[in-house]
Amino acid sequence: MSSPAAGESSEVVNNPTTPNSSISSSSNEGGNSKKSSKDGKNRLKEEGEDGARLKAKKTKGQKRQREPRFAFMTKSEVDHLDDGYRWRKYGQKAVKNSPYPRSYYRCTSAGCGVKKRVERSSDDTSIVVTTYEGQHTHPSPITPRSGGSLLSGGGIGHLFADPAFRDHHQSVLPLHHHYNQQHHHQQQQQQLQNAYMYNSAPSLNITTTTTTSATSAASFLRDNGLLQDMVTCQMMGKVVEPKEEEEEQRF
DNA sequence: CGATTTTGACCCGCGC
DNA sequence: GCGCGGGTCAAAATCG
Repeated sequence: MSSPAAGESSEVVNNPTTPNSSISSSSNEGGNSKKSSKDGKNRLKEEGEDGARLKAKKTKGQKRQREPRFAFMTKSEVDHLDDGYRWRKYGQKAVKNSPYPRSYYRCTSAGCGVKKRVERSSDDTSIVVTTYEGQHTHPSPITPRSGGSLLSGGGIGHLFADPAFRDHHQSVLPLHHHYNQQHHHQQQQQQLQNAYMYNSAPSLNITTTTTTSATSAASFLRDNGLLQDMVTCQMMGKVVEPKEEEEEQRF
C-alpha cells in the first residue's frame, strides 16, 4: 500500500539517502518509554476520564534522546538477523522513496529498552539497514556458549561478539554471492557494505567505509572501541558534516 | 493459552 | 498555523 514508489526509485541514483534520513529526525522518546495509560487511541474513544494527558514531559528543557544509535548496512536476503536477542515487532511504517516498509523491533527482555529498526535499502533490495538503539542490560537470552559474549554493558558489543550474529552474517554473505549471479560481474567479492555510526550528537556522525569482509567490520568496530561504548564518539567533538554518499562502487 | 505479529490510528517534532 | 513525516501504542489476529 502506499506508494508504489514507481518513479521515485530512480531518484536515488547513487546517493544513499538512506543513512541520512534514517536519523534525520530526533525522534526517540527518551526515557519515558512507559507512556502510562491512555494514549491517543484511548483518548479518542473515551477521552476525558482522567484528564491526565499522555506523557509526562518533565525534564524541563533538557533534551532526551540519550541512547546511542548504531546503524549499519548488511547484505542479506533475510531481514531477520538473529543477533542472539529476542525482538518483538511493535510497528511497521512505509518508508518514503522505498517500496519496502521499515520494521520496528523492541527487546522483549524486561528492563531492556533496546530498540531495533530494520529497513531495506530502496536501491539495493539485497541490502538491509539495521539500526540499534540503546544498550542491552542483560545477557543474551539464548546463545548456549557464553564464552566471550559477556561483555560489560552489552549492546553492540554483544551483537558483534555473538557467534550467532557473525555466523549468520557469514552465512548470508556467501549466499548473496550466489544469488547475485545476475550482475556478479559488478561485484564479485562479497563484502559488507558500509557501517554508519551515530551517537547522541545530531551533527556528529561517523561514516565507515566498506571493509573487505564482515569480520573486518567487527574488527574495525572493536578496534575503535565502539564496541565497548558508543558514547566514545563524543570525544571527537569534531563535527563531521553529513557526507553525501559514500558509494564505494569499485567498478 | 501465551507470545508474537499485524494493522490502523494517534502523537510529536519540524518545515513551510 | 497547518501539514508532513516519522515513531509508537494498542487491539485483534495468528502461530507455536
